[in-house]
This record gives sequence, C-alpha cells and structure tokens, in this order.
Amino acid sequence: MTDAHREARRAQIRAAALRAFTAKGYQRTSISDVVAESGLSAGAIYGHYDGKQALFAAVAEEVLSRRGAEIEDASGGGPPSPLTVLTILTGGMTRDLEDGRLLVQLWAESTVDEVIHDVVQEVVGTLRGVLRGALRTWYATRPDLAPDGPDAAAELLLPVMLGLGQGFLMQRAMLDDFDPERYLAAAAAVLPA
Amino acid sequence: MTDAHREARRAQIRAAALRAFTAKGYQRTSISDVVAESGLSAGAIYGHYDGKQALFAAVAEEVLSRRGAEIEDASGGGPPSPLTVLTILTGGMTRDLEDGRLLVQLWAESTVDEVIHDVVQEVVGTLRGVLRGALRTWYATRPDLAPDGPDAAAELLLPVMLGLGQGFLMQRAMLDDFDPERYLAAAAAVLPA
DNA sequence: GTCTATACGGAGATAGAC
DNA sequence: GTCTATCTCCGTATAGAC
Repeated sequence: MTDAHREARRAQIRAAALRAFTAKGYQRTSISDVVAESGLSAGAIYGHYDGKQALFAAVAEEVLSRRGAEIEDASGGGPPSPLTVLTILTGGMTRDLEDGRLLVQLWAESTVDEVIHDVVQEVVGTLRGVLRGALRTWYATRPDLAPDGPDAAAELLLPVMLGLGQGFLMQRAMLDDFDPERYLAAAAAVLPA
Repeated sequence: MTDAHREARRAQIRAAALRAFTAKGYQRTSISDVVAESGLSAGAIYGHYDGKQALFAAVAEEVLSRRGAEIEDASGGGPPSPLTVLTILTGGMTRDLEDGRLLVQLWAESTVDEVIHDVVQEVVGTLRGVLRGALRTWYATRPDLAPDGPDAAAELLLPVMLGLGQGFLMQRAMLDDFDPERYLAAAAAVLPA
C-alpha cells in the first residue's frame, strides 16, 4: 500500500471519527460507533491509530490547525481587523463542524486527560501565535488605538478574542435560541474598529 | 429522619459529587468515586438521587443559581457596571469551584445529553434574565451609551457578557499560562464603562 | 436509611484467519 | 491491511440483610 493510500485511509477514519464524536460526544462514542460510521472494522482502525484517545487528538489537531492557515491566508489582502479575525474563526469552525459540539468536547476533555491536554496546549498555542501576529499588524495601522504600541495592544486583546470565539462556539452548541449574526454584531460593537 | 437531616445528607452527597466531578470529570467519575469521596455507600447515594445524571444536574443547578443571587444582591448598592457583573460571575465561580473544570464538563455534557441539556437551558435562562435586568438598569443610568434605549443595549451586550464569562472559565480550566487579572483587564478595555 | 454483595451490560482492545 | 470473534475489565444499578 502506497503512502498516499495509507493517508487516504487515515483521513477516512478521522472523518468518520469526527462525525461520530460530534453526534454522541467523545466519551459516549464507542469504537464500535466509529467502526459503523467508517464502514471498516475494529482491526482496521487499530491498525492506523492506537485507540480512541489518539483518534480524538488527531481529529482535533486537524480541525484547529486549519484555522491558523485561514487567518494567515486572509492576511494577504492587508491586516484583517479583530472582527474579521473573529469571523474567520467562527466561520471556519461552522464550515468544518456544523456546530461547535466537537470543540466543546475537546475543551472538556483537555481539562481532565493529560494527553489531550498537551495536544490542545500545543495547537492552541500556535493558533494564538497566528492571532497575535494578525492583531499586531492591524494595530500597527491604527496607532490611535494602541497608545502603548501595537504589541501591547495585541497582547491585551488576545484573551478576549479567544474568549469571544469560545463563547460563540459554546453558545451555539448549547443554547436553543442562539443567533450567530446577533452574537457577531454584539462582538462588533465591543471590538476596536 | 427529619427534613433538615435529609437535606443535610443530600448536601453532603452533592458536595462529594462536586469534588469527584471536578477531580476526574463527569464521565470518568464513577459512582464508586462519589461513594469514596462521601464516605457513604452506593445504597445511600441511590437512596437520595436517581443516579449519576441526576446528581450532576443537582450540583450544576446549585452552583449556577448562586451566581444569579449574587448579582441581584450586588444590585442593591446601585446598578453594577458590566465589568462588575463579569467580576461577580467569575469571582463567584472561582470561590465555589476553585477552577472552571466542572462547568466546562457541564457545557460539554449539555450538548450531548438531553436531560442535562434541559437543566442547563433552564438555569442559564434564569441567570441570563438576571443579567439582562442588571444591564438594563445600568444602561438606563448611561443613556449616552444606549442610543436605542437601555433594553436594546442590554439585549445586544448579553451574549458578549456570557461569552466573556465562558471564555474566562474555559481558559482558566484549559490553559497552563492563564492570567485571570490580565483577562479581566482586557475585558474591561472592551466593555462599555 | 444505609450497608455489603452482586447481577448485568457494554466498553476498549486483541488474536488469529485470510 | 483488514476482518470476525472474543477476552477482560469496569461501570451502573439493584437485592436483600440489618
């Protein structure tokens, strides 16, 4: 089997795992669920991934790393505003995940599972680095909003940006009456622009 | 056994469950863990609660309802600012829970468990009602910040307030280098004041 | 009301044939 | 590499004595 075929099969397994985890949540999803969703067998899954935990880590890494890439892409046409960055984050997650359930599962698991914790720590770290860079270059074009310099301003806004993104995904996943556009409008009202 | 004794025993069980859920996460916590933590037996637990799910719901309800009470208390000395409200929310959770892990577990579970979903829906609904009331009265004292009236302004800010609170708890629970004061300072910079 | 002991089901993971 | 079949453990919940 060529490397390409091997990676294709791994991608197939990850995609099935993503669907299964999203539908039932990480903990309630059994390997049998992934088996059923993928059309493969338990043996096949374990031939490619060490187990459920490794599979979850792989899926999480795939999803989160795309957001960093998207923000860097968007920086091509001039520095994106904080609101634009937030829109990219939430829009990308919406496209990949339909709802935010998988990420909420990931965050919960990261507070209680060492391995997942480390994976999240690393991948959120790089995403935050990309965010920081984007905000810095934007503040550099708006010195009126950054009296202490763009770096300090970006560093200060960073946790809030992350929080607003997490809030969006959380509320979309858990509240029946969540209104995405309303949330982004509210965020726009508080973010610097 | 008097009602007071009965409630005391139930509180004892809830407290043990809270500790156990916080330490290992909801799903990984077994009834045996709660048994060990409480010093009681399985039979005793089931004599007071229908099972793990009901116990989790009871704990969640207890914790969240306190925040509503605290915000209403604070409204006694004049309408609290958005930042004050956020500080009450995060400070209260810090006091009750040490870290935000239990709530992150709750949110994750609410996206995947019908019963927990309904409980969260209701209790977050009332908390949101309290928040809405507090923001309205505050905006009423600051008509310069509410061109469309205090009600509209409060309604718009509501999801952001919730998001910032969730972001605080999430990041505290999952990020090694989280700085609570820095987060609140950053929130203060974006919130109306 | 509370204990001890246990029934019952389901989970993750592996063995061995193909 | 993949399948079928299965092993082993652990979790929830209950039964029955006190």
